[in-house]
Amino acid sequence: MINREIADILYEAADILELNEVEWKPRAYRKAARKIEDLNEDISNIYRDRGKKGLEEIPGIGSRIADHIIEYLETGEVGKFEKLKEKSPVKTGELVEIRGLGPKKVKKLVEQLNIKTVSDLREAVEQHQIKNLTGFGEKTEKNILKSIGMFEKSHDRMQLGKAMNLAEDVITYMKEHSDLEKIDYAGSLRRMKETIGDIDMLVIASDPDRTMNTFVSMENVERVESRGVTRSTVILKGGIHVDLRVVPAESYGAAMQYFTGSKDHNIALRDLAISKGYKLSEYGLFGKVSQEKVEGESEQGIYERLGLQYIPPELRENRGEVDIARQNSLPELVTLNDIKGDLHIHTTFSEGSDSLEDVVRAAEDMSYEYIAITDHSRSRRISKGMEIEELKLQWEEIDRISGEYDVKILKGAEVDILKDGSLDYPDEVLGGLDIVVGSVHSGFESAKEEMTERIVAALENKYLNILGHPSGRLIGKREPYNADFDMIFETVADKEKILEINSHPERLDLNDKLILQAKMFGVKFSINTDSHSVPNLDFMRFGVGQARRGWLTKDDVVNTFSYNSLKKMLKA
DNA sequence: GCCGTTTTCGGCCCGACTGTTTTCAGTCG
Repeated sequence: MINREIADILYEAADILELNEVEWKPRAYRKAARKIEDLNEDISNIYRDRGKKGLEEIPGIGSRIADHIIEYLETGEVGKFEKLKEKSPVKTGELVEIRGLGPKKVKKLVEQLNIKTVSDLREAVEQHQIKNLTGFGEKTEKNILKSIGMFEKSHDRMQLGKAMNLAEDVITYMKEHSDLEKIDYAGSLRRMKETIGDIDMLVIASDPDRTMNTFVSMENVERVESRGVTRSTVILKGGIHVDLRVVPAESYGAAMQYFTGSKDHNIALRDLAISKGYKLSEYGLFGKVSQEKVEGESEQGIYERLGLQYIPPELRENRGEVDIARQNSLPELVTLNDIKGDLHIHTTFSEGSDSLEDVVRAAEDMSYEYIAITDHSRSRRISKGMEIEELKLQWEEIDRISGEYDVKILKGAEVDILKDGSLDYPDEVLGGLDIVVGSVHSGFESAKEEMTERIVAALENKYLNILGHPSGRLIGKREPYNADFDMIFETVADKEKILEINSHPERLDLNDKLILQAKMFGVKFSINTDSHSVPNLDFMRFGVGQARRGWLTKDDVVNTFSYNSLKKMLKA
């Protein structure tokens, strides 16, 4: 989608301007970029239908930025920004992604040590060059080294949400421009892994040659790595590899199985095939002696022939799923359809960008039975956390519109868990809420014992219902808190609290492994989006994906319950 | 560069934290 490209250009321009100590403009650009990211509609359609006026109606976009967008839509670049990039001494994008480095420090590094890339930076750190610069020191050097490690680890992979958008754009494009019988994504994307390396796609095509032409000439292709009749690889703008394979219909199931992986799962499956006198490949399941194909068209059929229950892609990590499928005892995993509501949503009352009523309307469109409005509590000034009076105004607003919609609205809040483990509103206020999500938003570097005690103390508060983003990690940016998660999960079970599975693509917290670990304690979960805008409500599917990777069933997840059962549970 | 029933000019989320300093700059959320 072109929205993504334009947002990225504005972010980049903001970074460069900030380096040059231009004031306020960077903020304006970023605000506009954020709005464009959150748009429901393709921005080129807005321009086509309503012209410059339409663009200017988007908050944060005025006459100048609208002009830049129009220039980009018409020519594919923005002259002003191109010049800016030329004049800028440094590829900022990379360096400002390093945690601990902002524009000021980057500027110093560029000017004094001629550091332009992360690998330059690594070299300088290893030679202890930077600790001597004013403003830097021993600890900064150590922290930067740690951040470089995280950057490098995550850099060649992208977040699930971004990969999914790209894959779906490719599918839409290919369906529109080529005569296809079938097209699907496979690989780690189909397994809903939290980060994705390459995107793998399979098609059945009547005219493979034409299909490949369409694929390699898509508008967002930056480079064609290889172009064949059965397989092509392109690199999209932004550096993402997409692989397309043309597969005959009679092998489609086998190919989907093979290319979905994981590698370890496939090895386990091939072993099983051999033990049953078969050979399994991406072309099908063959009799070892007869060499005859016994299955290939259907993925389901392959599992059946091997004497297995169908194993959903999210479970294919060789974590015991093959044995359990053989015993016919795989859990019936929770699905997106089971979800009856979203219990962590922000609105304009705090840092959300859509109004309470817009959110409610969207939830109604999604046929949710209920939602919880959970804006930030007062300590969180940066996110416009609500003072008690504002919270009460929100309650009035909820009461006012409740009658007008079918969806039930729970009065909630995302309440900070303060340093000492207490919650950010007094009990009498918490008592007036239908649901309380408690989250840690500060002091991420605390020692293990301190963090564990803080969270356990919060869980002992009778008004807390859900522990929000329980590990606090940000994918590729921040490690989980140092805490004793066994003890936390045990307390959650003991106090009958709920663990959140935060669906935001940069969090996915709890992750699959911690979900599995927590499930052992018999706890309940809630899959929430932590939405900051209406389009964010769609993140739900990523959270459901992680829940499935953690082997959860409908019964494990409280927001599959009916409104009445949920209410009963929250009161108890 | 954007925005306005507190403004068409003068504001723009701002407090906590860290590590550097020796009273504060830079970064984060």
